[in-house]
Amino acid sequence: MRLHGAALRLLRRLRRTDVELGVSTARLSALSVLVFGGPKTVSELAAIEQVSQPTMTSLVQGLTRQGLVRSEGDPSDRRVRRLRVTAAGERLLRRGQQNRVETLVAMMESLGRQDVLALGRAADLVEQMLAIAPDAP
Amino acid sequence: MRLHGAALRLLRRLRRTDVELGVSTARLSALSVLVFGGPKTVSELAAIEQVSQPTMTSLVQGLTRQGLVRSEGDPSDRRVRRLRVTAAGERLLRRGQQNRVETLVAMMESLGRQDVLALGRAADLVEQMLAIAPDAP
DNA sequence: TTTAGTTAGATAGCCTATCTATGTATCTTA
DNA sequence: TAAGATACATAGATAGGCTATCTAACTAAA
Repeated sequence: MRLHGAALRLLRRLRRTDVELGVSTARLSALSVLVFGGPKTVSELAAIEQVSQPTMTSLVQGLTRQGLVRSEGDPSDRRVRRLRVTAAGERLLRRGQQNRVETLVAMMESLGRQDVLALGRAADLVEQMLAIAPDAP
Repeated sequence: MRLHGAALRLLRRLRRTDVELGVSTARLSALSVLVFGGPKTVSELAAIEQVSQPTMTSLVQGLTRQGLVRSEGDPSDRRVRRLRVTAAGERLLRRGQQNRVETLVAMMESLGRQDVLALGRAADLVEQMLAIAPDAP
């Protein structure tokens, strides 16, 4: 419950930061998957981000319009679109990270070192939880 | 960054649970503030939830349509509408909490006791951070 | 007391994120 | 080769957000 509310408010707060970059949170998150995980198909991205495929199609279209991502056909299977970050996309993500990191760091100044570590650990735990039980009750 | 992605995915996941209750995450969160904090005005709720006043007006209208909240005029200042949870609202929130707790508990079965405590602690830290620096850079 | 400013809430108009249902092209396989 | 499966796109709906702006009501100063 507290976890729920905390996540909700944290995202609302960070969204304000992302807006300044001209990229929404959801797009930024998808973009970062491409940067750190390499090229992916729409369906793969959707699975990783845990959204429906149409949702991911739309996010990717947005990123493509913004020139942050480019999609290329797969010669061996002409149904798939393989998505790759552009140079602009990588630049933006780096800036975005700085931006977000700055925001978080500013906020975290009220916390001790131990607490910051605890937050990092918590993030890992949540990811782990979701990876193991993506479709619990 | 990891914190960002983790919060995003956690919310997407929990949202699926809330849908079964017929109440969205944002409404549920506002409702819980009323249950645990007592009657509030629209503006107070907006400040607590860290959204704009029009956004909160719309959330409250939804809750009112659903019969979960009732608004009453303040005799000493006829501009304000004081919002109060109905019996149905309290019931629903109780069910909702069980629901959400069950989902989280199911997911947390993959984690150890220490880890669960760490998550609780992290939720507190995030709230604390946001309370202290609501408008950081 | 009238006028100016402030405050609470509601509306309008816009955008993004999601979903389900469905369509279309392209494999894959019996 | 015809049937089914797969990858993606499109349509249409709902919800949550925001800014700008309106009205009503309160407050204070001339």
